[in-house]
Amino acid sequence: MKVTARVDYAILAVFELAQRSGTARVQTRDLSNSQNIPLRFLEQILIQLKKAGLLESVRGASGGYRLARPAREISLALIVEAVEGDVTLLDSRVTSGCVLFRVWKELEQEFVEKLESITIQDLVSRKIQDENVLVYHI
Amino acid sequence: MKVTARVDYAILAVFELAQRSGTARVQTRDLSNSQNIPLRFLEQILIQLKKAGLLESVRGASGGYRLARPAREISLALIVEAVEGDVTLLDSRVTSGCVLFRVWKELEQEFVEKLESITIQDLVSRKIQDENVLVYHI
DNA sequence: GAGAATTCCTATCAAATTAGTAGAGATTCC
DNA sequence: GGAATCTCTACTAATTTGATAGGAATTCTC
Repeated sequence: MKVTARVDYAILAVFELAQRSGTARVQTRDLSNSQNIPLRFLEQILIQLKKAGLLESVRGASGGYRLARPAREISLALIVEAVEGDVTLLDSRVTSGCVLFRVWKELEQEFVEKLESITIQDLVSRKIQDENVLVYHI
Repeated sequence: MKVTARVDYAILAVFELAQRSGTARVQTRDLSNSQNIPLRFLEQILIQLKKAGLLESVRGASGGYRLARPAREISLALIVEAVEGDVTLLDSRVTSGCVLFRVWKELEQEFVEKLESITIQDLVSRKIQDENVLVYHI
């Protein structure tokens, strides 16, 4: 029941793009450096995010990525789905008739709803708030 | 982010023991048959549950396992901890200073609280309720 | 006390998943 | 045309998971 590296990296990449949403396009290499993500691994992840409609890209010299929609419309759930297919706790050992099956399904549902409620904009806002708290303390 | 077979099996085994809490002791082989769990794998899991203080056992001929406490005092969280060490979403890629770290920690906390709130007795009650619903419909 | 049945301990193994790498093609800009 | 970048496909290495195996320790029964 661990969060995979893919998911972490995907969220960090989108988060980084959101923070730079003013600027034009950000290149994979740049994202890789900023968030310490292995370059060739990140490439794959960005493609998945693009296919899911969360990012848009331009190829070629001075190409790169940017958000395909406002950060407030990108939930953690969408990112997880983009890179893992779907959010699920179950692995089909317990059958649907079983009491335990329904319990896992309910927990899964709550977890998904929580992931849907948190957006990349939320993360950005929290970071800004953190920095302000620091400043005030100086 | 999947529930492992170990966790599923552990819960099913404790659930089965709770359903038979009237009878004296249940043997591994019996549990294995009832819940369709590989025998030698189940052996290990039962030992873990015992070490966590959830089960008690007697060795030797006509030995076996039973609950070490009432089913209502055995939460899913305790079972997961017993067989997986601890309930955690994080895998230490994101550092504690990071915004994402705190978000995962919060989600984890909510998930753990949910697991703590569901007991084996709840599962047994739900099963009984299911069966009654069926009876009334006949 | 012998023997059978059972839990318990330690090691090993195979399959699956995850994390990461690599080569080369397609596209765009200059 | 050439450099830079995204994109596609394949592969590899490490880790985790799901088991299996042998035998020691304990307890009951006769």
